[in-house]
Amino acid sequence: MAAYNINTEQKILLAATKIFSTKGMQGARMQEIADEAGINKALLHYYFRNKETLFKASFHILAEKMFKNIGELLSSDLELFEKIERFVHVYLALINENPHIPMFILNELANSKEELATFFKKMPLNLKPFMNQIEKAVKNGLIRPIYPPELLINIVALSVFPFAAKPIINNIIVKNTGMDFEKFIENRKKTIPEFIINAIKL
Amino acid sequence: MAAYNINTEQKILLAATKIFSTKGMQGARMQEIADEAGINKALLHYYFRNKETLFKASFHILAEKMFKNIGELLSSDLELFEKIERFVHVYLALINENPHIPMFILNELANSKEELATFFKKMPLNLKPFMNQIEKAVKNGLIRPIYPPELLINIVALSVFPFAAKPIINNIIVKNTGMDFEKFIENRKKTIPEFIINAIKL
DNA sequence: TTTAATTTTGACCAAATAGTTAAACTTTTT
DNA sequence: AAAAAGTTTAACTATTTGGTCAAAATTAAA
Repeated sequence: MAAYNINTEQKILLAATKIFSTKGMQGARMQEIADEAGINKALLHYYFRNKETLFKASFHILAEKMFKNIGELLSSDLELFEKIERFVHVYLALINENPHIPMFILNELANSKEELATFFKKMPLNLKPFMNQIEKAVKNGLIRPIYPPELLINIVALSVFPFAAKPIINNIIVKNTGMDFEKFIENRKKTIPEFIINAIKL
Repeated sequence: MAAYNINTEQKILLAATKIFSTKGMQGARMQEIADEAGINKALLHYYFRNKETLFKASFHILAEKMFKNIGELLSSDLELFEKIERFVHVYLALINENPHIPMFILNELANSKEELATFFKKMPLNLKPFMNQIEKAVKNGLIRPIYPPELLINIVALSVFPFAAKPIINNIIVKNTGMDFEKFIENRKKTIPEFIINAIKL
């Protein structure tokens, strides 16, 4: 018996993540995924029973790409301000490589209550250490009082939102200056941490 | 001849905006919109030639809802810090009433280059006065140096992102405290302006 | 009241698209 | 080399779904 052809499966998943992340579950076409993978459509159903199965596999791959390592960095024993700098830098670089993934995840998560449950159970993203670090920094008088989850959400919001709103932002920054989006994001690796640290430091 | 039945058209648009804003162009079904409006599917095509026409009408209604009045507030002669406070307050209340619209707009905008052009031409959203106000505040030593579009983007990011990421945020804040989303947003009407003003004030 | 125009509907059509099948091809096992 | 197992394909099917049509119902005009 032949070894299960892992190469074809990888080709399919690569194609599927690409198509799903740009067009979403509803917008994606099985035929387009097959074409992208350079195979027959029937082969898609040979490896993945149906569209939903393929979608879920793709979703998990993409979600993992976005949340993997993040937990480790946030749980590290770096000093708070440096951790924020590092986090923004790493996160912006990561999203820059995969600019469609955040919107895709937010989007699909908004339409599937069950998916969410399994998703978070499988994702080993422990935020407690970071929350504790923030709480401690408040108590030690290092930063202003802030609800720890809110600080994390602000950090992520400032990092992710520009990619979600890229068409609008492009319009605004091109209209107001000659800067392009790439340059804008590159700048933000510095300006976001500055903005945040100024906002919280005493 | 009978007067053009404006009531039915309104029923259709109300149903269409509801379905489109929650499911997107691809996910929405003409039949579902017809059901929501309590009419026959053929009547949809009697009032709106096809799905695209109905979608564009819905998109414009929703986009207008989000961008109307915003320009006026940003162009008013309010003092900068108070303007930020007001803007966040008004914007959070607005999105809270229509929590699906921002994601919907960002989403559809990301998939239609042409739509964007017509959209911004029709939308009378002049940001120049607000940009000038920020630039002036920097020159007068009221706030730290900041690229004006970036400040606006930060304000919007902090306001909009939590709604886009509601499923994740709900999970985080419920896990870390007993707070619910409504309460979280209510708090943010205060904490976002504080955060921003602390970030920029000298 | 009769006629004409407009609005609404049920039934139908055509295109798109997810999914199936049987056969051909390839690789592994004996 | 032959048989068996696994992989890939072309052609086909079933279903979903946007869109049409002719007739019925309703409203306005004569």
